[in-house]
Parts: sequence; C-alpha cells; structure tokens
Amino acid sequence: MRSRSERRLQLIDATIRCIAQHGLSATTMQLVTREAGLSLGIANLHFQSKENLLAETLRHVTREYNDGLLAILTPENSTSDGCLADTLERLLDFQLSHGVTQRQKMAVWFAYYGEASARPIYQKICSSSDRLSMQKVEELFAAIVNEGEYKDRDPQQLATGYLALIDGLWLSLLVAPRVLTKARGKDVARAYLQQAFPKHLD
Amino acid sequence: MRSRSERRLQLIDATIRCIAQHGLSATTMQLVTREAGLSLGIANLHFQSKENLLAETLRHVTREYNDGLLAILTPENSTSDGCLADTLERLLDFQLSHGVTQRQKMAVWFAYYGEASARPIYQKICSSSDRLSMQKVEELFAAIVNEGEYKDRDPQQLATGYLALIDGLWLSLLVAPRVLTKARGKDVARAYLQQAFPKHLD
DNA sequence: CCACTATGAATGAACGTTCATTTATAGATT
DNA sequence: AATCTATAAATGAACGTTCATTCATAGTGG
Repeated sequence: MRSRSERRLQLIDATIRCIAQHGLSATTMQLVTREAGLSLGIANLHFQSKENLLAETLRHVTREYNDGLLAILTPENSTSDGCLADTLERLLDFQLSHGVTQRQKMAVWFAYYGEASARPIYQKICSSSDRLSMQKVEELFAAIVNEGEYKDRDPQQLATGYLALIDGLWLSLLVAPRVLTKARGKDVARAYLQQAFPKHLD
Repeated sequence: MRSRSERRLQLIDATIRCIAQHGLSATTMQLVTREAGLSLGIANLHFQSKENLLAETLRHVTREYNDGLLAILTPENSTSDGCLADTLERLLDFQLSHGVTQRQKMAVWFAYYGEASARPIYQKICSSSDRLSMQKVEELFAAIVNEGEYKDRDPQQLATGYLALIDGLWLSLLVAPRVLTKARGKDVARAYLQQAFPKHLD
C-alpha cells in the first residue's frame, strides 16, 4: 500500500505513456491502470473520474515545463549571473533539450492541444501556460532589446514569433522526426534569435 | 437521392463541423449523420467504416490546403508574372487568409495532428502533406536566395523555420485567439520573411 | 423489374463507474 | 510483545450506458 500522492503520480505517469502510445481517444481506464500495474477501480478512487485524471495529467505536464522555464526566466536567476546572452542560450537549450522534446511529452502535449478547442478545461490549462511563457519570454526580450539598443525591434512581436517557431518545431519533431532532427531544430531556432539579437548570440 | 460523390462531400463537411465543435474523440456517427441531416446508416454505406470516414476527412482538408499552396508555388505560375517577391507575398496572404485560418479548419487540422503519433494512417497523411509544403517553399526560397544574392543563407533552414513559424501561429490562433489576432500573426510572419529576404519585402 | 440509395431499430462489444469485499497499516489495549 | 480495532487502500465483478456496425425494409430512378 502506498500513499495518496505516490499513487497519483504513478497513475499520471501511466496515463502519459498510454496517451503517447495509443492516443488520447484510445486511452481507457483499463489501459491506464494495467500500465500502472494496478487494478481497475484505483483510478476513480484517486481521481474521481477519468475526465479529472486526464485534466490532472495535463496539469502535471504543463507544470513540469513551466517550472523548467521559470527556473531560467525568473529575474533573480537572470541577475545572479547577470548575463542576458547566457539566459537566452539556456532558454534555447531547455526548449530543445532531451527532457522537453522526448516523443512521450510532445505527444501528450499535442494530443491535448488537439482537443483543446472543444474542451474548455484543456483550453484553459493550455492557454494559461502559454500566457506565462509569453510573458516571461517577452520580459527577457525586452531586456535584451534595451541592453543591445536594438532599434525598430518589437519585443512582443519577437516573443510571439519565437514561441510560435518553437511550437512549430516541436510539431515537426513529433510528426516527421525523420525530416527534422533535434539538432537541426535547434539550429533553426538559434538562427531566429541571431537575426533578432545579433550582438547577443555567437 | 443524390449521387455518391455529393453524399460523400456532404458527410465530410458534417464531419469537419463536428470535429471543430465537439473534438475528434467526441465525434460519433450519430452526431455526424444528424449534422448532415441524414440517417445513421448512410455513413457506413459511403465510407464503409468510421475510421475510413475520418481518414477521408483528413485527406479532404489536406488536399484543399495543398491545392491552394500549389496554385501559388508551381513553377508555371511563379514564372507567369515572373516576380518572386509577389509569389512570396501571395504565399503569406494565403497561409494567413480567412479560408485557411478559420477556426473550423484549424481545429480539424490539429485534432488529427494530436492523434497522428498514435495512428499511422494520420501520421502518413500529415507528414506527406508537410513534405510537399517543405519542398515547394524550399524551392521558392532557393530561387529568392539566388535572385537576391543573399550570402550565408540556407534556403532549407529558412523554409523549415518559416513553416514551423506558420504552424505555431496557427496553433496560437486556435488556442488563444484573444491573445493573437490574424493581422498580428501576419505581421509576425512577415517580419520573419523581411529579416530573411530584405530586398524582396517592402 | 432491377440495381442502387436510404432508413433507423436492433445488436453486441467496449466503456466509465460503482461498490461489496478483501487486504494492509497504524494506534490502542491488555 | 501480542492482540484487537479502526481506518484507509485496493480489488475486480457487475451495471448501465454509449458506441459503431449491421440488416431487414422501404423508397427511387432508369
């Protein structure tokens, strides 16, 4: 017998694997609980309903990503080493790191995005996560524009473009991994940032 | 009584509306046939199975988009007016046009992308469409790089980045339409192209 | 009259959820 | 230490619902 939080995490991990392997629409309670090595009723005991389990799984994945992002983009970390160029480099490394770009995580991410337009609860979780990324990246870009005295550059527009580019690269990595490698994706994202902030990269 | 092809189109259109409104996983045969104003059994008569109906719907949306893209990017059209800058402008207009960026179409697009990693048939359709876009845009960019004598610019890398950017913008338009408008999305994409090919835009 | 289109009640499989029952753990009592 | 008790965790058979699919029947055009 394990504690509540342990079982919850165990079930969420199993849910992630099931979604990655079978897709969101083919993920059943049977599949998830069997994947977790537990009995059928256990998921409803800890999560009340399947809907809730799926929402909590999305929150888990989202929180994990946001924590990683905030660790890089919170002001105290940026000012501790003081160098905005390093922060930019670490952001790029993180967003195309192995942990973030592994198939399992991306498959889950886009499975929920695909259903988000029809399910308000997913829409809410996804969009609030997006808003946070946008805000933090925009702050960083604004600081860089200021430091580098880049003229005629709109930090908000650059942030919108950069985050859209990252999303699109993730999608390509997921759907056509043969065509686009992680290393090449990183090159593409780096090129975008170099064009935007030539004094801060390479 | 209508012809086979008319009924097929009628059912595909109904499927698109259902997916956009209820999501892929909540799209049932009842919902689709009722939306089409037809009886329950009719879909199986024309498409044999639900799986096939869904695959044909994806093929329909994909083909529609590819046709629009090819109308702009086939060599004969590009050389007829001869101006690569115009082609670039028309590409941008098309990819962020009302027809392409309407919620219904994007919702369907990403619903399938979300399930693609678990369903080989979706994966195949999506990735082959992506490959076509990539090839055509790369050809255009290569011609532009050549014409503009842009040094140190890799057409393939620029095309990868541009298409990823467009995908990411579509995703933002779908999930957070309040945050990003179509006009702003177009500005972002245009800025990318201006950075890449300054002699060819504005 | 035949072939094709269309209907919708019927069917059976699969699903989420429930709950009586069993098992494990911790604290209290002797 | 040993036994008992209370509480929570875990199980999986059973239930009711929903779904895709089938098919007997009816309608339609050539």
